Amino acid sequence: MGAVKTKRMPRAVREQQMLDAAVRTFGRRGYMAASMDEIAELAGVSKPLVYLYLNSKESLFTACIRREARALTEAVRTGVRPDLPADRQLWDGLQAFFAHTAEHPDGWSVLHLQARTHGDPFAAEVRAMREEIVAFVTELIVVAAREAHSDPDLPEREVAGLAEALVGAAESLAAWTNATPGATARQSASTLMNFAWAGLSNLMDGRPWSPPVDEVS
Amino acid sequence: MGAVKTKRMPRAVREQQMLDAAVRTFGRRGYMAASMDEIAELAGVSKPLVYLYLNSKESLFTACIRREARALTEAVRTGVRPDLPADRQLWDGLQAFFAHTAEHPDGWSVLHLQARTHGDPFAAEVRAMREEIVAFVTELIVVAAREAHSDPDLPEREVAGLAEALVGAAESLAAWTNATPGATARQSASTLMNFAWAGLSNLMDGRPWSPPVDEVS
Amino acid sequence: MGAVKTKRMPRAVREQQMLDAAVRTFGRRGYMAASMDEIAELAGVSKPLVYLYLNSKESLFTACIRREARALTEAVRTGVRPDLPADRQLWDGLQAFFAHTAEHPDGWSVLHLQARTHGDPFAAEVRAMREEIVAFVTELIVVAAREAHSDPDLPEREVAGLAEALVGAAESLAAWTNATPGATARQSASTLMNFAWAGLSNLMDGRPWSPPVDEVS
Amino acid sequence: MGAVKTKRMPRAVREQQMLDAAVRTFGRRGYMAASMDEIAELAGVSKPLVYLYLNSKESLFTACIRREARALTEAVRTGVRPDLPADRQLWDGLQAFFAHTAEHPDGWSVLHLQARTHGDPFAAEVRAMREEIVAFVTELIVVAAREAHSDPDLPEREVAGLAEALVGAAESLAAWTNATPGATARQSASTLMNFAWAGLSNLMDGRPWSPPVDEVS
DNA sequence: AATGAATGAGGGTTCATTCAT
DNA sequence: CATGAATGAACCCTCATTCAT
Repeated sequence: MGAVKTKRMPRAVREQQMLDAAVRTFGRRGYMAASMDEIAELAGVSKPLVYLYLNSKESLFTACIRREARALTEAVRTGVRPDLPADRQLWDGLQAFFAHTAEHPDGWSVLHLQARTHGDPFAAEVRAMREEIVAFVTELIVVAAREAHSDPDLPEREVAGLAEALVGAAESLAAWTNATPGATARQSASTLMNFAWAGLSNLMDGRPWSPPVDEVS
Repeated sequence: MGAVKTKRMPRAVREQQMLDAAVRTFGRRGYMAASMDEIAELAGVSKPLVYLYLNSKESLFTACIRREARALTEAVRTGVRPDLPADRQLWDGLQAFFAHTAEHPDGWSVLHLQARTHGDPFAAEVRAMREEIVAFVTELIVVAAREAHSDPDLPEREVAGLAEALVGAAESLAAWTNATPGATARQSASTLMNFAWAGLSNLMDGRPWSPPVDEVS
Repeated sequence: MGAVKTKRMPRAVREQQMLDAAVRTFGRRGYMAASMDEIAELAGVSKPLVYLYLNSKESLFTACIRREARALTEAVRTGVRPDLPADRQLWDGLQAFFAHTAEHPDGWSVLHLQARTHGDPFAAEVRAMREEIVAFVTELIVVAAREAHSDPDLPEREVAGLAEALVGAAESLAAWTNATPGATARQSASTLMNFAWAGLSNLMDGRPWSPPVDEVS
Repeated sequence: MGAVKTKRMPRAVREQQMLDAAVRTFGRRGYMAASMDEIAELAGVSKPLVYLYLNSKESLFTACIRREARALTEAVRTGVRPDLPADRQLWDGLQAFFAHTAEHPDGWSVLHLQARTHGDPFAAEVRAMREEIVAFVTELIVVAAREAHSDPDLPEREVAGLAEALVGAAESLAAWTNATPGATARQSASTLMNFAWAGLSNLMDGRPWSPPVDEVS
């Protein structure tokens, strides 16, 4: 188990191996329960090397958070085409989000569970990423409202709350999707679009939101 | 700071003081980072007494989880009148939920953040509570659909996903409410009802869900 | 398990109950591993009462040693009639010894194992008892030599060593007797008499020591 | 006091230092009363290093037992030449035994006192060594009987008891030798040979066992 | 570029012992 | 006569971190 012990690798590669090991360990054990010993062993290097490259446990954890946060936002950003209509953008973004979290459960655990349970150096890092996503969703809602010639009165605080709720629902569904056998990223995205876009009353009246037909990938 | 150091209290009282201190400490520091020393000091007792009454860190944490879970479900149950229509029940339940989590942020942290971050003795405890709540919400959705003479069927798995999303959104909004100055339990409940019940499309068409007028308190 | 919880007993009785519990616990767990909690519970009293009557763990252990030492020497003394010939006295004494240790394994463990493994307050106590027994055996050897019109030259130090060896063999056989199913006190006494009195060379020449026929009990 | 504080030693050396310190501490204080702190200090290292190399108190104690048991049996084995007559082998073995135990009193305490006082991981270890020795002595008695054209049979159980008694006597004399000023290994061996081989009756008749004349050292 | 050797500090747990009633 | 309530001190063990090579 752990990376094959190859000697003399360039620094960048070694660092990635260490981060891989760290994300996996932090994701499964939690920040405090993860030991530098275990991470070093899993990475196939000696502990001093980990310190040489990544300075401290705190700094290593921060590096993990940053790498995983960037990977997640990038995945979502890549999944969305800003020239399409708002609901389509949301739909694509959600699919990308669910797909990425399903493929990187340890990274998702680091971001969603572990980083938030400890004080501010870490929580702040995740908050930043989250705010970026919430801002994106907020903008989507505003644009959608404009496109729909909506009455002008979704007050700002209300929109913020809506975005927050939507993101929270997504996060929760991500965990649920990973834990429920047979639940797929696409299904979860669909459920959430129905919930968010159409709302329960529409759903119950038989007017669900329907996914666009001309998908790309 | 900490409880006033009063000597010779009956066991039941001391136990509550200890649980108070433990919930606060676990909620803020996390399970692993919290030290029994700190908890004992905050409770105003010596460490051996904590062990005498609560046996171990694990068992103490479990006791915290159980107490807080019971308090939360009780608060929600008390807020809801089962003879009222489904949307009114949901509205009342959400208000109770947001109010309780706002008043007990440490307890909420224990349940929502800390207990889930660590292995199965603890996570299972919370899962049980959460499943109870999800079941309640699921039932509400089913009843609402029936009341609305809905097209026969929201398929079962879909309903489960919706309930999951709604609960997740609520959990997320609870944190947001606590963290956002000026956000109140009532507002958050309102936002979430709009989001869940009416959906974004209705909202944007100027058809929000509107809270019932004949409130009690 | 443990003594029946009867209230208000005279001090002497309570003390014996405590010593019983202590001997059993010390004998099985060892001095350090035995906890005052366990002893008090087994005695059916509260811990402060144990301290009130017996002052401290050390003093309690000492009391155990003394009581068991006295019981053992008394048992041996009672088994021996000083007017009989030396070999008969030894034979009777050994039988009494093996019988007593077999009937009080915890007490024997306290004396033979536990008390010796810890520093001098305790070891000294046992040493005193042991020296009494060794002196008795030494005297027996001297008397026997005189009765046999022996050459006068068993030097004193030699006799001391012989007595020591005999007592050591007996102690060792006591443990062996308790641990070996089917081994009885009488057999062990017989084996040891053969060994000590006749010696291996006599045994091998078919001249064992033979037990007296006219036993009392 | 304690080893000179030399830094950076190879692991094998440090391990021996630790075992030395542990044997000394366990031998004098007993298993439970010995603290890892004391052992580490006596070894001239920090506690974590002891744990790094020897894993736990239990495992450290076991390592001590094994090392001392091996050293003792090796010493006896080395002292005996299997081509010599049985009584000579016994004589040589006893001398080696008394010499070794006198030179390693702490090791002997670990084996004879401490290890037996605590439960089965440890006691079993010593039992194994002891059984090896008892088997050796048993064989010696059987061979001696054959050499002496003994009446056909000392029954098997009887021989077992005799060997047990002889070994027990030796163990007991070992302690006595260490504790009695002026008692030497050679004298104790001689006393025990007389006792065991000739028996008291022969001794008292002036027919002691006499040590062989052509000794090596 | 990499590591074997080593430690200060702290955490969970238990125990003998004592008040105050 | 008897005890529920409480603690100071110590012990085993682990961890993040560094030095010398």
